[in-house]
Amino acid sequence: MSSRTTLTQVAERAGASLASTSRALHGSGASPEMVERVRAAAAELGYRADAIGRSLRMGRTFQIAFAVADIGNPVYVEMMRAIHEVLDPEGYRTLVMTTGDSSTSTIDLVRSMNGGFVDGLIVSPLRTDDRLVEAIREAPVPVVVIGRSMAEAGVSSVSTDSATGIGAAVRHLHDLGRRRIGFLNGPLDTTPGAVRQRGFDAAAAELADDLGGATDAEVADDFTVTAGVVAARRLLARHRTERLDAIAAANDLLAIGAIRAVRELGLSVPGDVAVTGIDDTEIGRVFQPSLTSVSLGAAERGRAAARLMLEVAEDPEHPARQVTVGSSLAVRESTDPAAADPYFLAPGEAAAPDAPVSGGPGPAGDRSGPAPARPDTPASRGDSTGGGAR
Amino acid sequence: MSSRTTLTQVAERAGASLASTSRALHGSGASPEMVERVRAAAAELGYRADAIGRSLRMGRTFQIAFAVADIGNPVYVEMMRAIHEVLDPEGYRTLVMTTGDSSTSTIDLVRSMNGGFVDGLIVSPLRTDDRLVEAIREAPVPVVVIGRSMAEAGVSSVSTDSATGIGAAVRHLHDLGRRRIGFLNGPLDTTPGAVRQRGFDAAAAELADDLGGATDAEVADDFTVTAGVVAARRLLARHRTERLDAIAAANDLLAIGAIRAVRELGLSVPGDVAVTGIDDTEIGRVFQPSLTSVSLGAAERGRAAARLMLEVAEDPEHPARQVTVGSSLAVRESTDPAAADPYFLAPGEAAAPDAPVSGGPGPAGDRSGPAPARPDTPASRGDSTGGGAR
DNA sequence: CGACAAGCCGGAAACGTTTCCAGTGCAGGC
DNA sequence: GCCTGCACTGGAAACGTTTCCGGCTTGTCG
Repeated sequence: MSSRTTLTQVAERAGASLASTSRALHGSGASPEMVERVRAAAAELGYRADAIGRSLRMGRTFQIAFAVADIGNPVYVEMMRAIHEVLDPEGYRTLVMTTGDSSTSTIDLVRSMNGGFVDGLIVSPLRTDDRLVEAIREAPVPVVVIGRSMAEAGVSSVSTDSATGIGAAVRHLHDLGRRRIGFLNGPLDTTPGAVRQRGFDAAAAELADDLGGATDAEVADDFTVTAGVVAARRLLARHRTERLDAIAAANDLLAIGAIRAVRELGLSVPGDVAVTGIDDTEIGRVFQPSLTSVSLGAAERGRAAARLMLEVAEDPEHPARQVTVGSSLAVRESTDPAAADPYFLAPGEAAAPDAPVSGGPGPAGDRSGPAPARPDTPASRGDSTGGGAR
Repeated sequence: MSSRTTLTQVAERAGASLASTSRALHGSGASPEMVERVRAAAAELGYRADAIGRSLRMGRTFQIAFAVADIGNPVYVEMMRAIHEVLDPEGYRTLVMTTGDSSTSTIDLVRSMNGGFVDGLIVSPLRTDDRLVEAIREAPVPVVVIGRSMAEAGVSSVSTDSATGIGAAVRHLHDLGRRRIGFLNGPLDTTPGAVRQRGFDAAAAELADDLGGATDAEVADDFTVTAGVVAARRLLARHRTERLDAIAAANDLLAIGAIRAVRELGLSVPGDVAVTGIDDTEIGRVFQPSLTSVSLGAAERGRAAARLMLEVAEDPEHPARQVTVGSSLAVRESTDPAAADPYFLAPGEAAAPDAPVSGGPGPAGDRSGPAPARPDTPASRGDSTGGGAR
């Protein structure tokens, strides 16, 4: 709790000027001898540069904000981790902010950026309108948008082709012989909701001959499990006579809701009704039945966004870029009961795919052998074309 | 992207001095007329005070760090949300930091606090040793510890009685007639691991007559699902002749791993083996079977920690306090197949217990009725029995 | 009518850092 | 021997804000 040591004190102790001391510690152009002297003094006093003073002078805070509607969704947690992993080694701290799910509250957040406490903003807006685009365009700090191309606004962005992604899910269901496919979507006025609806419609049209128009969509109030249960009940109730044999959900959380609703009717997944999700989240992998899901590369999107951010944060003149991350389908038990679950393959070999944290101590010695076929994160490496199915 | 407007510019525009301008905007002692004039100028220029300049002058950053071993665990996400909800209205931003799971990396993090970019630190260390306690004690900013009383170090802390908590789980299993109860713990050198082991041992001793010593414990490498599966396999394998009829896990994630391992053997949950978890996380509530779990009041702990932090952040002289949050058992399907799941009660009445984010728009009108027995956060109220931990 | 207080304002200092600029000392080249 | 250039150093300014302090005006009370 003792008050912090300042550079001036180090300078005094080292018998050097403030300027030289600063140079010796962080800059260049100091004699080796001076560096040595100052280092010693600094160590002795336990000096650590004050982030605020430095920020004021340099005009940079080394903080990046990541703003998201609801951190409760595991997909955002995964993004956050990935962002942190890229930013941290570069000396940036990551701030998590909550936008709320309306467009106006997101606008407020973007505007608050001119508080200047942050060098950049990575935002994944749920709902986007012109006013938000405008606010982003004239934000006083660089912005990177996840989820929707911002080319026209001259802002860097990372997007996925979730429309095609859901197409893969529908084709997969079709390949399995399912013909009465329902779509469980989130609110249509959200960016993902709208895009995924288009994707489903396109896929349904493409397969219209086989499906005979037997497709139906239902919209949940929210991209959450509870909203999913409620909406899935409605969806299923509409097809009581000729039962649906598959539900494609716009989200892993909705998918889990759907599974629950299916089971309430005494039906089985995937026996009676096959279910697919989107996002390939941890919760879906762990659920029983494990969830067949379209990976939109959450971690990869996070990493890409963080890298784009570094580009513009380090060099304001750097032109905006648009990055697209591929999608891929991970087939699991919720559509194919026989799908081997890479998560829990061989007894004793369950190295967590996402290597939670630093290795650390603890009895991990038994992993020393030639770890066989570590279950790679489904869509992690060279599969961004989303082949995979079947 | 235009460069930001400064207070000096506002002052010029308003034809007032820098001092008066500052007072008019944020301080007191300015004439109403002056306030009006300055306000107008500020609005005209879209002025917003620079956080850095202010921080430097005031010696406060209005940022609080929340540090945690692994943000992948949903219980930490819940805490984070709760902390944010308390801090945000008070004008503080929340930074999420990752400690890694070793004690030394946590020490590094605590030491980094004298970078001065933050007014306080809320930390939930996984492993704690004397050096960490020492580092926390002499941190240059106030620290609040979640998970372990820090009374002796003169540091505020929030803890739960997880030892009793697990006792409740064991007694619950016993009440259900289960007699061969296994304990699936996380690493014993972690704080929760050690405490929960003691709790289980005590409960087992208490019921020893009935259980006839038929208790066994197994330790997972980690508090994760995958580690849980592996360890649960070992645990179950040890009791092949006389099968376990219940597993109490130290964690919801471990419990889910246990369920998976049980089912691998062709056994059912809870029919053959009942399973309980700890933390009462969203993932456990949503899982099928939904997970009977001991709530340690994650949200409440987060809120309490945030409030303690506000106390000391606003007044450095404020004495350290210890708060204890109660625990409670939520019985669900993983022990009692008939347990009504409040999460998905009546069709159309699925109000999520934790009201994810701001109400926002959307058709939520059907929630207007006398919301039926909203599953209140188990141990939310009478908690601040903050008298020192014995 | 004078003295005093209260209310308000502006100048200036301060927070801790980096960096520009001028100055010093020294070596080397002519 | 003198000048040029290099390597390094220290003084001072600057980043944007809040706040202390002294001074001015105005109002009130004696």
